Amino acid sequence: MRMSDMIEEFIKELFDKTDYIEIQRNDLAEQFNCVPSQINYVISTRFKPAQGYYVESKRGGGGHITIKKMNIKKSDYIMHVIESVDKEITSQEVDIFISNLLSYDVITEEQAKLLKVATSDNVLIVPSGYRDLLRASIFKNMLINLV
Amino acid sequence: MRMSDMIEEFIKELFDKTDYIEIQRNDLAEQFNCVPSQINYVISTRFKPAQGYYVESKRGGGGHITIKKMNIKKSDYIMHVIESVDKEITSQEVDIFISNLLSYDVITEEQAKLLKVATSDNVLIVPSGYRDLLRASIFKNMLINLV
DNA sequence: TTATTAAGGTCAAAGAAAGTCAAAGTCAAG
DNA sequence: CTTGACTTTGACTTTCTTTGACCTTAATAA
Repeated sequence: MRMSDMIEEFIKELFDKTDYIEIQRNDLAEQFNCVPSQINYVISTRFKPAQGYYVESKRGGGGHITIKKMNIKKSDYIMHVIESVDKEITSQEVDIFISNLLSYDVITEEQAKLLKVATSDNVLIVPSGYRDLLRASIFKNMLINLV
Repeated sequence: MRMSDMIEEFIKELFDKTDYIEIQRNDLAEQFNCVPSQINYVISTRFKPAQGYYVESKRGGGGHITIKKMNIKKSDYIMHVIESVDKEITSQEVDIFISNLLSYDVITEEQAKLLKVATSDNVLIVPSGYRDLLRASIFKNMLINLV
């Protein structure tokens, strides 16, 4: 399993009881035996504001990173996702949206599967120039149907 | 015996206990002493949706390929539909399939909606030459996931 | 107040997979 | 012996992750 995935998992577990956590970058990096900037990588790819997390940090002595998980109503959340999807979207970004929608219980496992399949690279057999555009179209339109 | 056949056999053996396997392209290639792209060849010729497999992958460090085997017993009807869909399919044809699937209670209303949206002309914004090909790909792959 | 130390941030390069595509090879059917 | 379908190969591309050097900000000790 990737280091990034383990760190992501670890952080998600911190959200078990609360929706507000505080971490120390260097400590966490040491704990996982990686460079501190790896933590930034994980946060920026897995805890993006657009995916329902709000991140703040403070430097200097006693500095820290706080991540807040936002709780929104399902339909709001879906609309929010639809709005934050640009004209184009990559497969990875869709995956992140889908796993967030799932973890907020906004969609079911099965719906997630359908969304994923219909937007996966292997399925979208068009010249790569069109793919992300197409994916955005399919993704948003399917989501609208779930509101 | 052909290399491709051996690799195919090997992969099929991995499905012995589970219906979900994960492989590393480079490792497998090394194991069989072939170029990595040979693995892609085997997968794309022997583990197609029409054969009841769903394939996903991730690149980059720790990347991998996962192949899911569909439980065919569960719904021969869906497989039948998948098999009868050609390389290309029009929107009207999809609609007919969907309403048949619905009337036989093979899929739910909601699944029908998602299928319909993901395969509709308005959503598939690609040059019309690709559209029916693409639609067939999306339709079949989504169906595989409902088996 | 200033210097020092203790955080966290940024960005680009290197690394690690997987994907693509087309050329070359094989082999059976006609 | 030619043709066409299927295979094998490898050069090149794309995507994602890891790492490290250098930068900025805040608290605190002098």
